[in-house]
Amino acid sequence: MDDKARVILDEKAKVLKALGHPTRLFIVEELARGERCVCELVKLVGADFSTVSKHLTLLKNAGVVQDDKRGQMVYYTLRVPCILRFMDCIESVIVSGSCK
Amino acid sequence: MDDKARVILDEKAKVLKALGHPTRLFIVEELARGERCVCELVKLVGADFSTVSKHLTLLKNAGVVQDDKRGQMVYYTLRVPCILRFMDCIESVIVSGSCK
DNA sequence: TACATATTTGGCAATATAACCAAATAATGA
DNA sequence: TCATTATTTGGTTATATTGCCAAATATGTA
Repeated sequence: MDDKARVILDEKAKVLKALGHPTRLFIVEELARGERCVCELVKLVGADFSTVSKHLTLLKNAGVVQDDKRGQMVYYTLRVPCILRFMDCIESVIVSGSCK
Repeated sequence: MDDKARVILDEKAKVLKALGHPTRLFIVEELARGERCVCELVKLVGADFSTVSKHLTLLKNAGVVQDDKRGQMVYYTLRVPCILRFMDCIESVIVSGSCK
């Protein structure tokens, strides 16, 4: 494997790893319904403000979400909606273990 | 969130987490080309036999691959090919940050 | 049986993650 | 300016992950 392929592999793994945590996956699925400020996500997740903020930073660094500060609030949106189409496949893994 | 939704969320995160490691992602992409025995994967990955074996066990527990022992060799196959279609999307995250 | 090969398992050390609290920063309104 | 709200950052601790080595297990062959 050459350097370039290695970098791409690492980047892809980074995205998947970012999605591979229940709280972060929950956030992504919630953002699929529209933009949310951090305070809304904190309420929904039920964890500390700092915890949610760090999860969002990680998702942002992986390229999954983007933020937009308006006033005192920071709104997050899903940057790559195609990720959601993946979820049907992932669910098929846990339900039947097979997919088309 | 109710109990059932929580379990599903955890399971989905588990699958994504399993894919979220460069070596395991490499293995998955290699298995996409056909079944491979552990020894072949060891050569390709370039890590210890035990290391590769543990990655495979983790992928199996997540439901991503399945194994088939024939003689002394254990052959692994991808259980959910739809995962591969996801990769285009993941690549679009790292390239442009957007996808259809 | 003895030996070689393929694989898994157990154990350990290094590193990475996750969650909380407290403090820092930034924007708003009195 | 001062206080309040929203968010991030730093620090700490507990837990989880990763990778290697050595040992155990299983199968095939002489």
